[in-house]
Amino acid sequence: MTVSEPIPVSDQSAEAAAPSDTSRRAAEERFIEGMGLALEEDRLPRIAGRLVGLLLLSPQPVRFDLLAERLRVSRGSISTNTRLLENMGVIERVTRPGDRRDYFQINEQPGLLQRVVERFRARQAMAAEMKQALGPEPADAAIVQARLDGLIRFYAILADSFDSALAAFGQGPDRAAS
Amino acid sequence: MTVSEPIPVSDQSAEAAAPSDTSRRAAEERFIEGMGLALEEDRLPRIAGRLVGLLLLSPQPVRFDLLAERLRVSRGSISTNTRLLENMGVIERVTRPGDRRDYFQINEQPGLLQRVVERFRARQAMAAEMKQALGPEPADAAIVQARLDGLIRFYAILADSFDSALAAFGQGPDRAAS
DNA sequence: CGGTTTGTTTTGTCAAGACTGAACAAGATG
DNA sequence: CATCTTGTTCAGTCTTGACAAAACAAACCG
Repeated sequence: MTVSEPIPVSDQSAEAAAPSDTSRRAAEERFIEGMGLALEEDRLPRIAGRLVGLLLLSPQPVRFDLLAERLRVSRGSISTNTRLLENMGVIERVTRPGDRRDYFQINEQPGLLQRVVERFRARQAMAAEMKQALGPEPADAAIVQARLDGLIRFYAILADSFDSALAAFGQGPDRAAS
Repeated sequence: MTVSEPIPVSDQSAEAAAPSDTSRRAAEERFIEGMGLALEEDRLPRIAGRLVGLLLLSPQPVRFDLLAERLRVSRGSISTNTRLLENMGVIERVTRPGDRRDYFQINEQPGLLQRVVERFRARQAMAAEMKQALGPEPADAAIVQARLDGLIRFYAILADSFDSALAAFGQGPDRAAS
């Protein structure tokens, strides 16, 4: 919950785009929809993805009701999904004294990624536990043991390279929220 | 579809494990179930994950009907999911002349990973396309442009580090299929 | 040929989750 | 206080996908 300038969104209503940037609007539509599908693959509701897409494209914080209007979605869904993303640290709720309404903006830091890394670490741990349970075993189980070692190593490498990707990213010209 | 020794699985029926390795059996159960949940996160049916788990722990190819029996699942599900994993290159169907039945083993190469990398590349492309559509824009859109740049760069780094993880893994002591 | 065995395909059921719309709560405001 | 406004929560609907069971196909066997 940050307090800042609530300057109205660059474009208010969903319709009536200037004829010149019609294709721009179409591209935005595609992008937003694409983010919806992309985040859906990460087990988040599609609307949450669309929210991220829309907010990524919005230079200024966007008002709650405009989100519902622009995405053509019920206020209930906006409420649920903004809170979800807020808790994940992906977006931020912005308010201003004297204005009762809520605004949202993407949070310029990778929040979704930690989830992924954690998942890999969990799998690594699972494989390690299994290896433990194997113990010193009959000859033909050697293959199994080698496989588990492989799994463990693989997830370790993966998680590490993810982490370093995150680090490398932090130093770059900019940060993004996904 | 490979032709090889179909040596019967180490342990045939699901019940009657030697009392000594009861906890070993429990650990296997946990591991198999864990793989079920893990692959489910990657948008694969849970049974597919359990199959991978079971086959990882099986030094020898496992017979089709034993899979159904061991996982307590219908033959139909086994059929569907083995084919799915087979097409993904995660497992391999093994047959032997003179034996009408099918056996399965995990394929010692990372097949699931390519999917992930492709997803990242796709998102990168999406962001790039959006950036394209933005074109040279009014002042306040600079932020948006920077964000998209960030996204693109981020997914690029991610996919690359995945690839290098795969590469590093390939040279290691062993390979695994997940 | 009839009858097995083995795997595939199809049909139907069930559960999970997303989303809507309506009811609701809590402030503002006349 | 009655009434907006704004956001949340809840109940119900709808869609999706997994799974089982049964029908099916094909190869084999007698």
